[in-house]
Amino acid sequence: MPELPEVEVVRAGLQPAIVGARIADIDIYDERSLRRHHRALGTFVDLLRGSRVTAAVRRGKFLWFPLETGADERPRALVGHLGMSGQMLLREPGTLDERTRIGLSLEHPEHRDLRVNFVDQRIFGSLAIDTLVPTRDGFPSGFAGDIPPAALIPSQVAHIARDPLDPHFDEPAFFEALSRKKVGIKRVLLDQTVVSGIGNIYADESLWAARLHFERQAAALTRRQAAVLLDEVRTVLQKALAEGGTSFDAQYVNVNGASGYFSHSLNAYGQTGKPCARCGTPIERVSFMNRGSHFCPFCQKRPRAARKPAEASAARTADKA
DNA sequence: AAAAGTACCTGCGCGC
DNA sequence: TGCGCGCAGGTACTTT
Repeated sequence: MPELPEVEVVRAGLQPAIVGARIADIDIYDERSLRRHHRALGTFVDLLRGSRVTAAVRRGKFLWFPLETGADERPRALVGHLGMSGQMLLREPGTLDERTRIGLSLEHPEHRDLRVNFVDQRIFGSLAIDTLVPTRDGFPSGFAGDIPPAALIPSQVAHIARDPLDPHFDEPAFFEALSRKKVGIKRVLLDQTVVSGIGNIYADESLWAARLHFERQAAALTRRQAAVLLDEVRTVLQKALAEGGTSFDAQYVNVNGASGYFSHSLNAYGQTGKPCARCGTPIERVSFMNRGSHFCPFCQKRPRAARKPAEASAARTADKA
């Protein structure tokens, strides 16, 4: 369940079950899901077994669960990323789902015991134990529900920018970054070191809403256009979150295995050939960055500056004729 | 040093 | 029916 709204649905679903719980046991079914765990600290199982979880935090598409540690220990957390196909499923103890890569057995002092199954078809996701380091800006590290988390972030997440729904999202830095980038605006929206949480679906949806072609050079946007785009990004993320995220199939589900409803609200992503909701022109799909980009060729005109040289010169010839 | 390419994986649906 | 191909919501590392 990859982008910000889907990851937040998972975080919110896990929080009541996992915060305060002790991780009594760990089952590793596929070592590849620990790719991002660095063994220098110790083994994943040794570091995690017996630990108590103190919070459920998210920044962009990364999740982490700070662990209670002794005063003489470096603070650490269980870090998770869902990749393209990861799921965190809350189950009764002893339950094993198809393609479970890692299973966690939880004991909670107030609730009943539970099982968290990390399920991942493609294994681009991962779990790891990582040390927590101070945030660069000194503010709480991400979103953790009602209570802001400590100003500590897993070292492997430290380079990820705040997401646009974060109260400490640095807008001036975002506009500054846009003004320096000579690449297409969609590349910048997908660059998690500039702004986090946006993936292919919400990039296409935000650009459709802002009427911008994905190859518009980021630096060429006016400040006004950039501000409108950021506004549309926030609107689409919030709306998707309110609808429980986007699901096309059983692959993208919340902690109980249920789907979100935002796929009914999509205007561009996956709408190839369907009429644009604004003007009726059929939505087109083209390959960009080795993935699909969906857009309305009438509302989102490709700017001249972004045309390839051969194409631009052909267009000039055509203009003269 | 920004920008582009490549690697990491499994499984589904499609056309032949 | 079987088989190869393209496609899928992401990140990080390497190369240019």
